[in-house]
Amino acid sequence: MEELWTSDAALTANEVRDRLVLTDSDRGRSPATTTVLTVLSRLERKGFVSRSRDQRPHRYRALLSRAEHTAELMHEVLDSSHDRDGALARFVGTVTAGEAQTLRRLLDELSARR
Amino acid sequence: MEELWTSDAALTANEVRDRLVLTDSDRGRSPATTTVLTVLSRLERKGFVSRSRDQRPHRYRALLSRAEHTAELMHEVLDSSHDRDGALARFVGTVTAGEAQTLRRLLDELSARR
DNA sequence: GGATGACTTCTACACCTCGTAGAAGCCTGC
DNA sequence: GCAGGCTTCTACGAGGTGTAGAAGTCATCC
Repeated sequence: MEELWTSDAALTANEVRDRLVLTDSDRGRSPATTTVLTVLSRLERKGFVSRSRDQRPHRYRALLSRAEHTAELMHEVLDSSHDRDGALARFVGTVTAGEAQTLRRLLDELSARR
Repeated sequence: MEELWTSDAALTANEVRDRLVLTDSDRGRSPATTTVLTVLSRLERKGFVSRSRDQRPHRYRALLSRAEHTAELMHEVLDSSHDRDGALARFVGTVTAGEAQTLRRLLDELSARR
């Protein structure tokens, strides 16, 4: 659904639809424009997307980048846990070596910044 | 739904129901036993729960602890990201100081173990 | 050896989200 | 003032979830 936002920013419904044609796995199919609009409206209601109503073909923009959204979701999951540290431990414990390294680097940058 | 597994392990449907009475936010209410059984069956179908059919009151046991389940979910979210490192970066960037410390410790333990 | 009661399965309903889109309404430029 | 593009309204089906009654199964006790 939100795969719409692999694209970058500020599109009209029709532009989104056109991109979907190229992206979709089953070639040749593209959803109706109204479908896209419905989805965009629902995303707006949920606060994932903003729209500028002043211009006539309304322009939609993702409020969070894909990565931010993912991070947000991870936090939500973690928050639902009641045992954050335990969950974090399990998480780190099942991370690949490469990711462990990435995490370490990120933590270093973080502490440097603070 | 799975809040059933705040409890520890290997319960019968009736035991689960009894615990729910005590845990639930709206006191006094308890679901019917059949409700619990339905939920447990569905959880079993989805592989979240195992059941021993040999004893007559079947006993149900969580396959993953709460923390493990959370970690699993976090990995799923991360896997859906297409930009794991970017998502990880955002995640770490929005973590509390305490959690950053926890993460660091966990990573140290991890590398010590490997 | 059949009745009894506990336990389980089957079936169902209501409600939600999501993907999809037709029908109808709105608005702006010609 | 209206044609055509854009948006909103409404709707349907599929799938998940919370809830539970009805019906089936099974061990046990008399």
